[in-house]
Amino acid sequence: MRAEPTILHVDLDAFFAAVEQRDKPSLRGKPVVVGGVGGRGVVSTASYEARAFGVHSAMPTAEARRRCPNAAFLTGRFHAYRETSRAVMALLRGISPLVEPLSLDEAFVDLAEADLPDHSVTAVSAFARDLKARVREVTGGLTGSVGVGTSKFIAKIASDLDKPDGLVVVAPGNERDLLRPMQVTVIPGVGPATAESLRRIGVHTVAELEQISEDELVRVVGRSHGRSLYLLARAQDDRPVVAEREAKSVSVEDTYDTDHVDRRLLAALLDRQAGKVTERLQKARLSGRTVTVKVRLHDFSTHTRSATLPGPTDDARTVARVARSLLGDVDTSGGVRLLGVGVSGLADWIQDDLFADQEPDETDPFDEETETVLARLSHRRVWAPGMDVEHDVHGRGWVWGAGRGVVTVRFETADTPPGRVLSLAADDPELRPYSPQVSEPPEG
DNA sequence: TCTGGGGTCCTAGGACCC
DNA sequence: TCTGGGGTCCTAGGACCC
Repeated sequence: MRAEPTILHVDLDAFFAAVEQRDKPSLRGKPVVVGGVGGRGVVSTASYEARAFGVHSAMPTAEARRRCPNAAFLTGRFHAYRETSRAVMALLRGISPLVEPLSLDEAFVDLAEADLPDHSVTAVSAFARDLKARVREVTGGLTGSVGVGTSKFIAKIASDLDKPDGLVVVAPGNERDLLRPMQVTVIPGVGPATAESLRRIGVHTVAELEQISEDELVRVVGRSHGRSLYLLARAQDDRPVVAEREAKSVSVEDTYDTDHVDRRLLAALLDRQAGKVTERLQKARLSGRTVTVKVRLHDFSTHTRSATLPGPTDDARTVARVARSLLGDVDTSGGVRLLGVGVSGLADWIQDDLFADQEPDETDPFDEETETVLARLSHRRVWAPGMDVEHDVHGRGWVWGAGRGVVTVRFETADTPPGRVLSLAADDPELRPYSPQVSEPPEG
């Protein structure tokens, strides 16, 4: 917790719905609901006009239609949201180099790095008022709610106090008095399950939470969560604003209007998802070692199966093959409601450290004297034509590991001597046994 | 009223190594 | 021969957030 209110939180009001109302004047002043419009859709964002009818996010769209039949029901136009979000984030980064986006419509800004005369409540309030006006300008009329405080926790709570179009600066020293009468559910991280656990020990408000010892909280909600609740109840929060956070996983999932049983259909759907995931990996220049399949059955029970490859991949056929094999471990006979594919364990795709660690002082397998090395790895030499175009390797590699219908190959690369480790489907047509007569790498 | 899609973080158990 | 503790990696599930 800082001595001065230098952490600012911005939250754009009913963001998706507000963008729709901005772009379609006929929707202004009317209830708008953005979300899934299919039979199993849920509400993403409801405009304030729709909220007056009791519509809110995460509500099934069918229920929203019942409550507010006259609303406009729209599927999201994420391109427009992303573009508007970019404009806001750019504005924020002009204010301070330390901006931490939490989603398309929310961010923390570290005002300690901004150009302010001083950090008094008066100065910070004037600054925030000006910021809100600029948000309106760069978004073409959207409003945002702003909270400022001595920590992320307080700034976030503050932005929620006066929505929409709000502005609240919490003066240093007032944090605990502000929190005490509030329900514990205002604390980020306290959802339905934690709230129920706390209710069972007689805790409903932050004031009551303050009375519980750290040991007791750890016993009730677990080590990590318990400790952080103990601190947050006392408004103690030292988390810094972090500008750059690297992605840890990439995934795609779809809920179907009706449950699917046909295994060939499921396999085909999985293939398509593998294609989408790897396309996104490749665009981000990422690859990952762990493939996860997610299955939600007819009874809404959710199951995941994952497999970690010897090396990272960004290859659609490989991900598809592993995913299909993982799906085989789940009993889908009752019907599948949702299917998903994800890749995690993401790596920068040059794997020099991995190789250095696992083969400390081995003979270079590209030497003349490599027979034993290749035999120990097993295996068989391979040549993968085309890989050089795709992945910037020479196109010759050798087997590093195998399993689940996947072989992991280490390729020689032009720029980095240790080479790149890449996992490919065993039946990938690009992957052929090495034979000097027919498949010498096309080297110039 | 039957419950999205994109993520993050945590927990717990087992394998394996030192 | 018996016992062990710590660290790391992997897997499955769950809570939570927007």
